[in-house]
This record gives sequence, C-alpha cells and structure tokens, in this order.
Amino acid sequence: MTDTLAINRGTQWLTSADLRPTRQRVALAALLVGDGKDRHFTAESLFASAKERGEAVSLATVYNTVRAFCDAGLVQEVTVEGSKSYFDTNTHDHPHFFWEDDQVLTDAPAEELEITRIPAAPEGAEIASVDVVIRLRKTQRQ
Amino acid sequence: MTDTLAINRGTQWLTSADLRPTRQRVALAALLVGDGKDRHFTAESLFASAKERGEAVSLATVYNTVRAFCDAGLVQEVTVEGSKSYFDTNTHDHPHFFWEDDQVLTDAPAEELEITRIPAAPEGAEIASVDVVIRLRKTQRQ
DNA sequence: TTAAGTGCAAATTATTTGCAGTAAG
DNA sequence: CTTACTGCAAATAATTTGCACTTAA
Repeated sequence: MTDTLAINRGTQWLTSADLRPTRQRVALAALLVGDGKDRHFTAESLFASAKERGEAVSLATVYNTVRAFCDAGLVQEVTVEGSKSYFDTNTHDHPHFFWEDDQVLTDAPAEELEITRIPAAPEGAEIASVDVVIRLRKTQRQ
Repeated sequence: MTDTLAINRGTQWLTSADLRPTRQRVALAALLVGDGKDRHFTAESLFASAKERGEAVSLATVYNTVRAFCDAGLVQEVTVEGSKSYFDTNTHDHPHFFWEDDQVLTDAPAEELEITRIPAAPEGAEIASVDVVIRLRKTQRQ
C-alpha cells in the first residue's frame, strides 16, 4: 500500500536540497510532493495528514521539518493569518485565495492577475516580494 | 503639557464608534489619531508609546482596547507577519510596505499601484479584500 | 563513528480570559 | 445604580528549544 512513486519523489525532493532523507522527512515529503500537485498546509495540518496515514512522526519534528523545508527553499511561507503559519509547495511568486470562513489557503490563477504598476521601493531598499492575498467570504445562498 | 487637541480628537474618534471614552481608551486614542496622521502599530508598540508618555495602562487593556478598536472598525488589522498582529488607523484598502529587517509596517503610495485585472472569486464566494504587501529588504551600501 | 535528526517535555511568545474591583452614563 | 471597563494573574495557542537517544552517511 506504500506508494513507491510518492516516496521516490519525496526522496529526490529532499536530496535536491541537500536534506538527509530520514524516515520522517521522506514520509512528510511524500505527503507534500508525492503526486506532483501543489499543496498548501500548516504544521498542524501536515501532522494530521501524517497521523492519518499511520506515519510515526512527532509534532515537534513536523514543526522542525517544515522549518527546514522552508529554509532550504523547498516550500514558501505564505502570510495570511495572525496565529498560524501557512506554507505552499509552489515556491513561485503567485497570488492566493484565503477562505476566511474555513481558514483555508488555495492558489489563485496567476494569469488572471494583472499588476501594471507597483510602488517603487523607497531609497535604500529593494523589493523582496509582492504578496497578493485575495480574501474570500462565502456568499450565503438562500 | 497634555495635548488638548489630541485628546479631543481621540475622544471624538471613540464616541463616533460608540465606544465609552474611558481614561485609558482616550489616552491610547490620542496616541493613535491625535495628530490626524495614519499610524501603524502592534499592541506591544502602542503599549510602549503609552508607557513612554507616562500613561497608566496595563498591557491586557491595550490588547483588549486594540481588539475593541478593530471590532468597531476604527482600525484595520494588516496581516504581514506570522507572530504579531499589526494594525493601521487608515481603514481604507491600500497597499503596504513591510520592512523585513526592522519588522516595521508603513503605507505604500496607493496611486503608484495599478491592478488592472483580478482573479474572480470562485463560485459561492465573494472577495472580502485584496491585500497587497510589498516586502522590502534593505540594500546594503558599501 | 560522528554529525545530524528525532522526540519528548519544558520554555517561549503573543494573546485572551476569569474575576474582583473601578468608573462612566 | 448598573453595566461596561480595567488590571492583574492564570490560561491558551502556536511554535521553539534543551537534551538524551537514534540513525544516515
């Protein structure tokens, strides 16, 4: 039942960033990039997914591992909410939808965003990134 | 030495939102809108400013008060950083600069931002707001 | 074999809350 | 008067860390 392809992908992803492919890291990596799709997650949600699949990983290790992935540039932190930290396996600059009702982060179609002019960085500074978060609220249907 | 104009402005600001102008609230309000300029702050930074001016306000009250201001629509929460909550007395939708080195939030000139197209809200949702944060990093000068 | 990774439990940080006392309308 | 506000101190939530143990290279 263990998905060899997902595990291989995860292992490659780790080694490409010079991270030691330990059992725990491979398990988490497989969950994140095993199917090649972009994934949005928090430390807690990743921990929950791991537990669901019966993987033995401690919460502290999930936190440490996600931090390591982020430092290695494998995932991108997305700032959307005061308390929790959200991460995205898609590290390219792109806009996000944040579903306020469910506190869920998803990708917004980058090709539908057109920014034709951006405030210049003030003297002595340069632009590190431009974060665009489109906050969504569910329309109540009656 | 007490700035009557600032206090009056603060008091008006509070009553306009049906908030009881208590001594502590008026002091904080005067710090925030006393000079009519927009202000960016965190609970901690506002607490520090209050202490600096010799105002007797507890940290818990600063937190509660800022939350009350936010709920009343007097200030806007700006999500820029995982840990702390930032607030802005300018409640109009406008872009921000976030100085990563100092963890400081400032306004970006709204007239220099031109978004000509925005991803449509998915079925069943509507756009609550579009947050644009331009992250700045200081250019090291040698 | 050895430096890096793991997993507890305890520490830390930002924030909220319970509750007794205080003050505004 | 009476309801809301204040201020402690304790509670909470997300995350990090110290340290002994384990494991990949």
